[in-house]
Amino acid sequence: MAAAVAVADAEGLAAVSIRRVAAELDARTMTLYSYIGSKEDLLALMLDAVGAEVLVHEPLPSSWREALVMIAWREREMVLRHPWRTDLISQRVAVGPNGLRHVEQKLSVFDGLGLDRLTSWRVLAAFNDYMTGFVVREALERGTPRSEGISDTERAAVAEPYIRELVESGEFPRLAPMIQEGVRGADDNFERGLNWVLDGIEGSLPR
Amino acid sequence: MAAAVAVADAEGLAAVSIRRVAAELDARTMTLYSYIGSKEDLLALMLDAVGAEVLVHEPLPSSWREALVMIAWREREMVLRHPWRTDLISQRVAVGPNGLRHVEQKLSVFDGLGLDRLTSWRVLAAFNDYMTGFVVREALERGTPRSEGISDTERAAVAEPYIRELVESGEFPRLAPMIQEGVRGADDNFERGLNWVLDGIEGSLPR
DNA sequence: TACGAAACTGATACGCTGTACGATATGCGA
DNA sequence: TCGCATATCGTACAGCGTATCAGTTTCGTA
Repeated sequence: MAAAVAVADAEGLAAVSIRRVAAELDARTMTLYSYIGSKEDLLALMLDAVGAEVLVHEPLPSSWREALVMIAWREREMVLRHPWRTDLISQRVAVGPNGLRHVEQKLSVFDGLGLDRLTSWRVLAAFNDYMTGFVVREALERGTPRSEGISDTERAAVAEPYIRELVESGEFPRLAPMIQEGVRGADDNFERGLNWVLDGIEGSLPR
Repeated sequence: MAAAVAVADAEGLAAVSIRRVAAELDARTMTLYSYIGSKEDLLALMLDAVGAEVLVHEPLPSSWREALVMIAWREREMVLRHPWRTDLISQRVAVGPNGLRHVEQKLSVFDGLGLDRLTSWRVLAAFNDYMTGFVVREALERGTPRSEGISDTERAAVAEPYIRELVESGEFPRLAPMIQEGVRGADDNFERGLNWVLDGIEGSLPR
């Protein structure tokens, strides 16, 4: 599992094949199947391993909002360390013990707020959905590590005439300038969006 | 492209192989390569095809909020028609003309609000991120069509002892009852979360 | 109408994937 | 030391994307 995570971190999830991971361990291919039932199992193990990294061990802030912000940053940082995590988000992979602990920890944030179960669930879902969307987009924009050996400058070179055409077509007066100048400050964008979501939630809470 | 979309709709994205799509068209495998450069191209075409479905052709509501809600519903409905869309969200697939038009349409919603470009971009990003997260989760919960022939009842049967163990372990006092009883009303959950996001945004807008 | 070029179709093959199967090697309890 | 469970391994199969090249059909122009 650690070997698989290492490969994924270094070369992306696509590089994680049974043969490759076995080679990394100086074992023959089929040897892995003594320990896992299928590749799906391996992916589930990888997911649970990195899931452990987002668990908060120190006491959470008593404010539900501060606690969620803390968890949010840990989640995002974990995904930045393991960008392949986002490739598995849309896949049905078994949730392991650390995944469950993580959900439970999030739910614990609402203790004492007097929320009914449906509302707790919805708050959690909205929070998770924003997080999912953000980290997926961020991972996409940063690009997978060593993605087909195409460097950023090469990519930009390919994109350039495409962008010029876009600007000159005049069909996208609002979009074109944004693409042209780019948007900086991922950290700020993350916080801004997160705060909008939390503001919205906070406004609907009983006080 | 239409053949590929049909296969994906019916059997999931995994069923879309060059050989399979060719067979669907009564053509030999390599024939497809007269029209597309690679499978990636085919996926980009599929994406742009369904992207056309979310474009709003009638005039958008003048209220930015109502306009975004309208677009949000169209996006979600499109994904429900083509759940494989979520499998491509974390993949670097080329954006086609319809994708660009869609972004431009979203940006047009902010016309006249006097937002600077950075703020417009952030509002759009937050909206998109929530949408992405929601539809990915919803598609996951609904399951891919014909996913390995495992029916819902079978799945529930497999999950049952797992859930019982979860409840009895006592380690997940908050999560366990939620899994046990489930949470209904995807439409309501969608609107609730969307409104939280929009509330948060609205609160920060100049008035 | 004839012809050259372009577009299309097709068979075959290569290297990759996950994994089923069966044979061998290893280590441990009796 | 024996017997057996466990671990390891080689081989093989079906599927994938697609490179190559040869054969065929279609079409624009002279």
